[in-house]
Amino acid sequence: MEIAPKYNPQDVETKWYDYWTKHHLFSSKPDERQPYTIVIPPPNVTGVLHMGHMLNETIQDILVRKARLDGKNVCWVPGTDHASIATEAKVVGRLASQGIKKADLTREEFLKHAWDWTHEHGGIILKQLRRVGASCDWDRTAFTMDDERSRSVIKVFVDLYRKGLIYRGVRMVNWDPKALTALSDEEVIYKEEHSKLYYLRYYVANDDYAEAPEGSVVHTDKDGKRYAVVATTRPETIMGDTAMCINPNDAKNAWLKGKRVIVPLVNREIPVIEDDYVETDFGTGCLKVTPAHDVNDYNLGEKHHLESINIFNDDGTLSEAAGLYVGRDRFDVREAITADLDAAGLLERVEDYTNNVGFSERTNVPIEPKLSTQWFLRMQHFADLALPPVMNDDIKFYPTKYKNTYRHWLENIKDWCISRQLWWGHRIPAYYLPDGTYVVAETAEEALELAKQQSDNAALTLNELKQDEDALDTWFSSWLWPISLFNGITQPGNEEIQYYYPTADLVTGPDIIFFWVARMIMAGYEYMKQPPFRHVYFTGIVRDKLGRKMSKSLGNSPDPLDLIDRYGADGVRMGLMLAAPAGNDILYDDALCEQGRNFCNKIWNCFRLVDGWKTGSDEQPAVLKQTVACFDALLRQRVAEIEDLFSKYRLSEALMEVYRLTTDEFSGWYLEMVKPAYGGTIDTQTYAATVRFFDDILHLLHPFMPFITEELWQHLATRNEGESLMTDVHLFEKPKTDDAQLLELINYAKIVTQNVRNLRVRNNISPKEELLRAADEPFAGTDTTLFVEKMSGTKLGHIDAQSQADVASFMAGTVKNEVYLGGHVDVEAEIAKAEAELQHLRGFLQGVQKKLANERFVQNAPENVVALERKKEADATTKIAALEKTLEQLRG
RNA sequence: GGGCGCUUAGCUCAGCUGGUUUAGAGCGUCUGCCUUACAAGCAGAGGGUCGGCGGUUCGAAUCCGUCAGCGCCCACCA
Repeated sequence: MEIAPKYNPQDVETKWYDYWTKHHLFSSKPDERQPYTIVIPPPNVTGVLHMGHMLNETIQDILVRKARLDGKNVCWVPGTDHASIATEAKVVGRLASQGIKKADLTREEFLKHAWDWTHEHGGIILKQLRRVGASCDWDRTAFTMDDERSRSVIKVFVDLYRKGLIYRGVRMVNWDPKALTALSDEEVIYKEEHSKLYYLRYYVANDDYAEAPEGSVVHTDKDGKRYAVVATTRPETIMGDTAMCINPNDAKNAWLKGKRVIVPLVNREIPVIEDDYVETDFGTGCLKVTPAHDVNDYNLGEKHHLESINIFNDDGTLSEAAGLYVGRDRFDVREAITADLDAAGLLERVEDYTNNVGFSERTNVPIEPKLSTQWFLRMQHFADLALPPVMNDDIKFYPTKYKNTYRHWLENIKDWCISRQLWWGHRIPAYYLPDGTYVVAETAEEALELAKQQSDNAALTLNELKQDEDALDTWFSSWLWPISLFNGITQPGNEEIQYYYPTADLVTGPDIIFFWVARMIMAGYEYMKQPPFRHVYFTGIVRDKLGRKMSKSLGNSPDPLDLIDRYGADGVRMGLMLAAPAGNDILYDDALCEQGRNFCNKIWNCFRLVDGWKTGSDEQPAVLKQTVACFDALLRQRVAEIEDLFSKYRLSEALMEVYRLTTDEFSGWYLEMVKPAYGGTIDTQTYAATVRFFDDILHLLHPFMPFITEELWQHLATRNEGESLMTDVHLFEKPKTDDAQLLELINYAKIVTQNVRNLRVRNNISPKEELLRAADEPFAGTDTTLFVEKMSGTKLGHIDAQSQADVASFMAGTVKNEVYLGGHVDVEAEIAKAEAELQHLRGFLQGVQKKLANERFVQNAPENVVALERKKEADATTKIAALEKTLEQLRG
């Protein structure tokens, strides 16, 4: 069969993906094998694949494929998230572009649009995952708003409500004026803003002009009227001021005690109150109190029984209650009111100021604190459940540094606002009675029964019950994901949940450690009494090669599918993995994919080489027997190392190890060693061994590069329809005690080879020319000598040199090797090189001897360390002696 | 303002509980090769006083302190 000289991914990727799905090789059912479960972090249902997904899914696929080859029953469950706010915002946007306002639609009409949108765009990302090679059990594809998941959410809500863990109440919440909904604290992102600090005049009302106490700082205008100065970043909120607050111990403002001041422009009188909360040294020590629009002011208001004036509409425009600027946006008003205050002589000054402003994670608009009635989940109970297992490593985090982050959050937990003023999501199962009370129930029918009891009104009808208009936070469904995917909420104890839960590994970004990871752990212990997963692998952020976050506006975010077209899925997978140690950000560069692509080509050509061999004799030459034995030992060694790295989730290092094994060791020397001469044949034993090695390497590579390895594996031997490398459970041999010797031999041969090659390059001698070499070979035996000879391209023998230009020498460990170069040797260069090495060795020896001369070292250091130093000393002495002799000879 | 982490070759990173021939890898760089598996390749070479200072120790890239720089998380000084 003709094989192309270059690997062409397009020819194989779709073919094998279809083959895997056609034969249901991704699907899983409980059986007697050990389960290995991963639930996908569900991407937004209407999202498209980006580099972050590509990285995340590749890692999961690697883990999953490795587990399959280890013989586990692998179940990787895919699905999507309804992404309440994000999706609703997109739908609202689309409707707007059609001239439709959400407010003009009924809930049912809007939801129909939302479902249309979901069906239109939903699942695109799951199709894209197939291009990456993701081996998900697609028959299990779920959606956070499908029937099963919805029932789970409602059931859990009702359960938690009945346990007293969910409550409804009036609280200051984070309001998103664009999405028009409350948000949880986690959905608010604080950013440093360069803003202004405005100093405003609050005149004293009905001033009696009593003498100010000692230390007071009194402001007086040109007419002699006295006023206080308040510093604020938000002048547009003064219409909501209901007090001014000073610190009771603040001497400079003591004259204001008991006074009333006039809100500038608004001309409304407010009391001056006193509270320790106010810092005396910030601004002027006078704080305007706006209970309706600031959390701290709200607390002050509660404490001092202040009135609360809500001057904003939900969309961030000024309300009728403001009295001024009604209907205008809060930020327009800030400018307008500043100008007006200034014009009225009420603006003292403006300073530049840097402060933190909270933004909505989804809509990126500044959050407005807002007092409203919302549903909350009491979190202390869950924090108590979720903290210990992570701290004591029942659930392991990779990297471990995130344990600290996790602990800190749980130790300062606040109640979770779970209601959203959105329609796209799970509707809160609370039903209001005509009398204003409510009941919580899984169904309307059940609610009616409860309502009848509660109101003592048996005549109550369904129509009289009004279901809560709000939906639940998206994460209130995601936190059940590892359980709800196996129907563990609706059918506790069913076969699947018992078999697949707890899942093995979770692969996700540290940005959702609170949103999702922590909450899944909470739900896991609440509903399953067990962790949702054993290990959490936190990926880094994919950045560009300059370290910048990938963003649409920078245009530095490549489309993964485009990369797959250019480099092949395996190439891109490798490129990403090469740079992705757990938890570290990865600096993406096309060069990485190129390396991946090139590596594919290398593997491909290894196969071309082996595939082209013709077998001959059954008799195996001694040198090849030795070579096979050596590579066998080496392979066992590498496999052990790779397994170890996998066990520590050091996937990039594991890949690098396989890469080097394949390129340097298998392709670079093993294949070169056993490769038959042009037109020659290979003995059947060596050929069989080579195929076996190739098969091993394909197994090692497969988790990382599924497509090319499947293609080659299928070619490597005759396979039956339905057979696949992916499911070819493969147990490698463990290292053997004799291996150490063989590895030493390889090492020696490598040093000799490298030195000989160096000599060839420096003296311009063809790699093909066999050179005569003299050495006291340290490994006894004809086979070993043949092995070293073959690898280095030398023949061991006696050198009968005529001149110094005939012989070059080098040290392989403590063994002196001489190579006959027949007059080629540049004596001066050899002398220079020998001298340099000698100098280095002498320095080294000096260091070692200094150490050994130190009595305290000899006394205190462990015996083996001292022995090692003595060996170093002896070896260095031997080498120095040999080099000195060489130099002597060279100098004639 | 608190907490956590990082700083090792030009770049990205290993280097685990201090001792393994005076620091390793991949990429990039330089030199030479179109050698019938692969130029998406082969061979060779160069490149680091392990961020600075101080300490513990017989011995420090590794442990401790401190300073500097970078990053992340948390936090209600308007």
